[in-house]
Order: sequence, then structure tokens, then C-alpha cells
Amino acid sequence: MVEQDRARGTGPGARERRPDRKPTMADIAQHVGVSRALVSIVFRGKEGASEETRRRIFEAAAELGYRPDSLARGLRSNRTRTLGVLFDLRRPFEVELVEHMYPAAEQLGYHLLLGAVTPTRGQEHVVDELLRYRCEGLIVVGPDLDGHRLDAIADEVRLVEVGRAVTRGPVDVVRNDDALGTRQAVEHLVALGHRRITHIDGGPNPGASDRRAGYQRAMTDHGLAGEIRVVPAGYTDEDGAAAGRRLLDGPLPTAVIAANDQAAIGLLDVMLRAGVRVPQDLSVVGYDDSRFAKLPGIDLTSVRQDIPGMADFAIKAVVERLDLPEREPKQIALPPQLVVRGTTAAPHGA
Amino acid sequence: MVEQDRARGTGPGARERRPDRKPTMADIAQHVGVSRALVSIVFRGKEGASEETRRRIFEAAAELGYRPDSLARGLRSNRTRTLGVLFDLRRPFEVELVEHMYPAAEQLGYHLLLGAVTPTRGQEHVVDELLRYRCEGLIVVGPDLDGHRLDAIADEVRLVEVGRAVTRGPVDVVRNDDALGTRQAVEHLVALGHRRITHIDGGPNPGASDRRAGYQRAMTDHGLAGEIRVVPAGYTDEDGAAAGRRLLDGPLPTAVIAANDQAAIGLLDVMLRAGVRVPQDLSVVGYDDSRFAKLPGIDLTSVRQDIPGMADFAIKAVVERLDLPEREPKQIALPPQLVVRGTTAAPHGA
DNA sequence: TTGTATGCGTTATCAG
DNA sequence: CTGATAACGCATACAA
Repeated sequence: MVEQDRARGTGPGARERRPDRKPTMADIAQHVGVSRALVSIVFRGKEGASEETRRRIFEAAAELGYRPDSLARGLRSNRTRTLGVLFDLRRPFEVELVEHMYPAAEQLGYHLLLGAVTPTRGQEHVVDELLRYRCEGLIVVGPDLDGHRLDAIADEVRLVEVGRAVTRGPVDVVRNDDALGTRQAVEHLVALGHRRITHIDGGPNPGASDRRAGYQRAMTDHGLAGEIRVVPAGYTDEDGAAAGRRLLDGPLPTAVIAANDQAAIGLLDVMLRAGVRVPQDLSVVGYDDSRFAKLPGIDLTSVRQDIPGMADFAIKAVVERLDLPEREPKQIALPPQLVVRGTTAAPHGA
Repeated sequence: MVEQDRARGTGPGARERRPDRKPTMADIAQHVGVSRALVSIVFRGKEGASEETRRRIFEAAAELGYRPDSLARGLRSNRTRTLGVLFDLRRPFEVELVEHMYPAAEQLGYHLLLGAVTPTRGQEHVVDELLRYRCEGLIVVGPDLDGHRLDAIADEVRLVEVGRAVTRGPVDVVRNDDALGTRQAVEHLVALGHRRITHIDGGPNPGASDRRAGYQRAMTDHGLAGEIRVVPAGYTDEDGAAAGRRLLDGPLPTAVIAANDQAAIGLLDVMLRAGVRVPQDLSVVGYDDSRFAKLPGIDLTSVRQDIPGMADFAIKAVVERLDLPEREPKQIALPPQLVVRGTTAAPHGA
């Protein structure tokens, strides 16, 4: 019932101009006058073909517009050299992480297959899609799945988790040392002379509990256990703004450390509207060093995660486990770095 | 004779626990006790299998952890139902566009294959990669390639350009009506009572010339041709800040329309530092309605592009050209929408 | 250095 | 509904 036989010059007429069929290895073999196998050898860069033959084959390929077929190649060789990356397109942090994975993968001879989680596509769906393409490793950024589900996946494919560990299985984990980040913030403020430093908490969000713990331990280590204050909030502007309003009800601290930049910005806005000067009356530190932090007019002191380092580790970990089947999974927490900008200064009394 | 020889439990030992090989259709056919062809029919959702059989097959697939192989499927059927999307990971606008393409593609039964352009991967490279995976259509967001190169690509695959047209070939183009956006901004300001409205130009960047032209025509249409002022700038904070400093040298206009949000923010910062109150002394309009515009403390009136509409059009266009081979390529410019926030108000004298 | 034969997992067609 | 058979484009041992 496929009645549309669109005869594109089927007859004996000339058909050199536009090949209506994608050229294959057979076409270029015939064009050059060698066997298909030899063409395969040349395209894989294996030895077994003379320099002259290589040249002629590449020439013919360029002329005919030939391009190796990834599907056929992966199917036949049972080796796709592809790594799936699961991440959330709406999170700039994750997008930036992915961007840095490319050079690392390329250098090791692997391709990246992007699996974007969006409001319409859950993690399950994306993992399934990636696995259908036979990716050999999977890098899951900010996993939301429960541990059991990821355990099952780790059974089929090498797995790396970025951001947090949700699995007990043979899985590499790379994350930011969140606690160290807030510790650096505390130490920066203490060095400036602050003592009354309040933490705007991130609630149940990823990394938030470590950031809080880091704050608390650092305060304690500096003899400021008595000054510890934690205001419950979250990771949004609105959370930060609400925390700011609560802060305004009582005597202000001289500095706050927010669980992330968004919350810091919401708080900043409330403070400025209330006539609180930053950094003269109040120092503010964010977390993530997002693009917002760098904006003129915000210029927020913030904690930067080592994104290139995390991307690099994730790629190398999965490739190593692919190459060395018995390598033990590793877990690592990379140190962040405090970026000092205009929202922190010595407190009034100092 | 090729049918039965892949005996799973060949040896006498039990090895049911962990299949060390990825299950295939043959495995699940054998498990259920039907033919492989029938399993194929069921997984393709074609008619020819009883309800009962379907159920048993899906059950067995779930039990064995079977997943259809996209590589083999695409290779054999010569139909991947995959659309390649070329975009720049570092541009939030493009990322958001891609996010909105998913539901549209899914609904039409197509998959998206993401081809991210990064500092280490040029457009050429990405196009090549996408084509190797046999995607049937290609959506190029913000094309940088020269026309000739894209013409050649349009020859191999259905092509849609988003953002601007660089090709003369059979290509669909969807873009924002940039001129209409600045016209809306002008009309908003005129309605508020402004007459001295200056444009902060976007230089050679995409869309900038249309935005400038829209401003000029709208001013003229409102009898304000004599008030037209264009300050050369660009798309960055710094460009906007420099333009702001130039503005401060002379008598200020009552309103400015920046070529994009970034420039508006840079200008905003310079103005606020110089003691110019916004919107009391100066109204400011941005373009793009980026995440920055929505930030508390910025709250920028801005022109929002119809991102879902553009994504939708792009997907539908490429799918239509796939299904209806003779459909003529379309070009369309979608109307943007002005989002009024806190940086615009009536001028002093009004 | 080059050619031959086989199969990867699937779709697709055909006759039973 | 079954079972056999032929591709799809390529990789890869093995023969020449």
C-alpha cells in the first residue's frame, strides 16, 4: 500500500547530480575501486591500508558527502563510546556543568548524549531514553530518583552521581564540599570582625543541610557557638525575602550567610527597601556564584563551586570504570572557593 | 535454523538471577512462548496481537528488563523519528526554547536529540554529530554558519532556522518580531506621557537592527521623529553601562529602551549610582524578559519573546515537511509581548 | 595490503 | 497468529 513510488530518475537517465540516497561505505568503496572492508579500516583509523589508499578514500568520501553511521556502528561493534548525561535544563548550574563535560569526554574519545529533564519529562523517562541508545555510562546530575531505582540502573550501566549520593551500589559520587563553603564564608566574615553572623537556611533542598552544618561547626570552632542563629528559609527569592522580614523584626545581626544566591538576593531586596545599607549595616554572602551574583547592582559575595573540577571528575570516573572493570567506585567532595565582592565589609563597630 | 540457537541456559548450571547480557526481543519471545515477530508487533503498537498476548509480553519485558534498541530500530526501519536541535548551552534564551520543544515533539511522536554548541564544539562539528545519528530534521537555533554551509545541510535533512534566516534554500524560519517589540515599548512609554525616548542600540548582535528600526518607525508614527536618539552600545552589562555614562554627559531623556536586558541592567546600575531615580527620573525598558528582569531589586519592564510559540512552530514546521514532502517552507515572525514592571512610570512633568 | 563472510537487534514481508 | 527469510550499514575475524 505504499503507492507513492516517487520515481526520482529511476530510468536509465543520468543521476549523478543529486544522490537521493545517503551514501554508504559500499558506495565509496565502489567509487574508489576497493573493498568495503578496507573503507571501514580507513575510517576507523586502523592500520592495514596504504597511505595512498587512505587519501583516495577520504577524497571520495568528501566528494560523495559520506558520513559514518553511528547507529550501524554502535549496533555492530557493541560499543557506542557514548555517555548519557541526565540533567535539568532549567538549572543553570547543571547546564554549566554539562558544558564543562564536553572537553573531558572528547579527550577520552567518548561522546555525550544529553538527557534533559524538563517539567514534561521525569528522570525515569530520560534514563530509559538514554539507555535505549546504548550509552555505556550514565552521569546523573542532581538525582531525584529514589535509591532503589538508581541501584537497578547501576546494574545495567556505569553510574556516576553528581551533587549527592542516593545509592549504595557501585556508584561514583562527586559533589561540592558544601560544609566547607559556608565555613569559608564564616571565616571571611570573622576575619572582617563580625561575630553576630546568621545563617539563612536552605530547608530540604540539595546541599542545604551540609551548608547549615558547616556554618554551625565553623561558628563553634571560632568560639561563636553562642552567636549561632539559623532562620528557616529555602532556595527561592521569596524564601530569602521572608527570612529578611523575620530578621527585621528583631535586632539585626551584622552579617548573614544565605544558603544560595537566590535567597540572598530576595533578602538583599527586603533590606535595601527597609533602609538597611549593605554592606555598611549588614554584610551578605550568597552561595553558588551564579550569574546573578555577578550582576552590577547586586555584586554579591558568594561561594563558587568547582564546576570544571566536578565535570572532569565525573567523566573520568565513568570512563575509568568502563576501561578498568574492577576499579572501586570513588566518592569525592571538591572544595569550593569564596568569591569576595561588594556585599561584605567590616561591621560598624570595627 | 537461526531461530532457536541462542539457548540461554545452555550449561547445566542455573543462571537465572542476573542476566549478564542485555535481553533482546528473542529472549522475551521465548519467555512468553510466542514468535519474535509478534513481540515486535506489540512493541510497535501495531495491530495483530490479542490483548492477552500484549499484556503477557509487556509483563515479561518488565520482568527481564527489556528495552527496545533505538540503534537497531533506526537502522532497520530507516526511520529514527528523531529531530536534532542545535543550540548554545550558554544562552539561557536558547535553553528555554529547547525546553519548550520537548512537549511539541513528543506529541507528534518524535524524539529530540540535543546538539549543544559550546566553546569547544563549533556548529559544524555539532551538525555532523547529529547527522551521524540519522536525525530526520534539524532545528538550528541562532545559526552562526554561513549560508552556503547550511544550504548543503538543507539538502540532506529538513531544516528549520530559529532566530534569523541565513539560507536561501528550502528552509523554514521562525523568529521573534523584534521590530514589533520595540514598537510596543515606545507605545507604552508614549501612553505614559513620554516624548524624549532614547534607544540603547544592540550593535551588530542578532535582532538588534530590527529592534532599532522598530523604535525609529514607532517614534516617527507618533510624531516624535525629532526626538529620535540612538546611543550605540551592545548586548552586555558593560555596553549598557557605557551608554549610561554617555547619557549622563548631556541632558537626560525621560525614558530609554535598551536592546536587551543585560544592557538595561548595566545602564540601570550606572543611573542609580549617579543618583538618578528609576522610574521617577528615568523610565527603563529592557528586551528578552530574562530571569534577570524578574529579579526583585531589578524588576525591569521588558519585552518577552513568545518562546513557547517559537518552539512549537519550529517543531511543527519540521514535522510537517517530513510528513508532507511537498509542503512549501514557511517564514514567520511571532509577536512579542511587553511585560510592565517597576522601571517604567509617567515622566516628571506629566 | 586487500577481499570474504557473518552477525549486531530490529523491521518488514510472506506464506502457512 | 507463527515461523522463515531478507535487509539496514557497519565491524571484524579470517582467508587470499
